[in-house]
Amino acid sequence: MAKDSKTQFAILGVLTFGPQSGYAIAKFCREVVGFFWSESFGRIYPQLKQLHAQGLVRKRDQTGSGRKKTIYSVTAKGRRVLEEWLKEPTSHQPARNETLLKVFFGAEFPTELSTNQLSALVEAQTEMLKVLKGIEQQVETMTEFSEQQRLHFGMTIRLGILVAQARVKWARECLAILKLESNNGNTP
Amino acid sequence: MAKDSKTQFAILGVLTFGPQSGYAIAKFCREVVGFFWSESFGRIYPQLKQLHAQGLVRKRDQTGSGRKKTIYSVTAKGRRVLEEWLKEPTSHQPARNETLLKVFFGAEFPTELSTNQLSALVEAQTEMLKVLKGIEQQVETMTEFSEQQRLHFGMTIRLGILVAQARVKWARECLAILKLESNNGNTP
DNA sequence: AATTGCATGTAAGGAGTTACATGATTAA
DNA sequence: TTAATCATGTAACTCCTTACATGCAATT
Repeated sequence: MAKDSKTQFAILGVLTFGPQSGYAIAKFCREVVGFFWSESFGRIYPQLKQLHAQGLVRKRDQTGSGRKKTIYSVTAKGRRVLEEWLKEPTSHQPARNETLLKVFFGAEFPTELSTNQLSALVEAQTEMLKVLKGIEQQVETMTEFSEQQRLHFGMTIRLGILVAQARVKWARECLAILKLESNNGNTP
Repeated sequence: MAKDSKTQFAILGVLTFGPQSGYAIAKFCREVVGFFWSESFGRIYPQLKQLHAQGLVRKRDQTGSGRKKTIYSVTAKGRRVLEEWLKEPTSHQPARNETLLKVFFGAEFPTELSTNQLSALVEAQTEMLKVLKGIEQQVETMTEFSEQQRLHFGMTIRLGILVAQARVKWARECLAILKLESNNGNTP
């Protein structure tokens, strides 16, 4: 079980930022690393159980005032396991890109189909860019994180920005090329 | 069945480039669109069966000289289904990025762990860049494809190049920042 | 009083990879 | 002759999302 899944490492990693409940781990994934990582409840809770059985996390029931919940923290063993993973080479297998597939097959159909997809991409990535730049500005003020954590968080945001910019640049280039094409080809 | 899977469209799309056997479809996926899409035998053969049952592809047994095989081609109905999909909006949900996760969690560990990951990324993406630029140069000579097909194929390669360049630029930026950090921080 | 958010889990099902199984043809 | 490639499929298994189920606490 869990031969290739990275969920265990995602959980251990989030817990190095501080003890958390399962619910808070999911929230952290969604709100902080959501633009490059996702984890669902359906994986987090069973995985926490397993991590506990392996001695990689510690459980503490919080029964005082407010809601009762189980707070997890990473053990020394858990930290070592996470560190081993951080040392491992990462496979850079390209992910499936649905837009590229559509643009590729667009060769056999009216140009409009491709330009619509490209325009939608420009719009979506421009919006994404706005969001990421907003976060980038706010990183310095996130005092819930340490200096190091802010630095590393900022770096991840930065890649998001550069890639989004590359996509926008690409889509505009393609739109320009396809516009030329249709002007030349459709009225002989 | 097949509620979210794009395999059916990938197959239909490849078949618009010409009639093919299931094996040849897999080969096409691997060799032509492999850097942004993947399909395995385990999905292609069952999906072809289903596409045939739906009347989206046509079967023709080739029993003449050479190996016997089944050649599939896309029907008019199949073309319409593919076109509908090309018109549909594409969700731009960011994929999981393992390197970013490692760099993010690297905040809690020796800087070396992050720099190793970043260096490996530079290396891998530089290599990828070399491959893609090679393909880009060859696109014009691929006479097995039409003018339009070469144009659209070239566009997909172009995004690969721009994104790989963005990643290399990013990783170098990060390496420079982390080098400064360790020079300032480790010897007070 | 009602809604939103916190909190924890399970179950079902889809998507996809990999391994297995089989065999023919072709090139080295 | 032996390895590689062509060719077709199935089975097992993992990963992951989504839906379901439940209930309390805080906010409006």
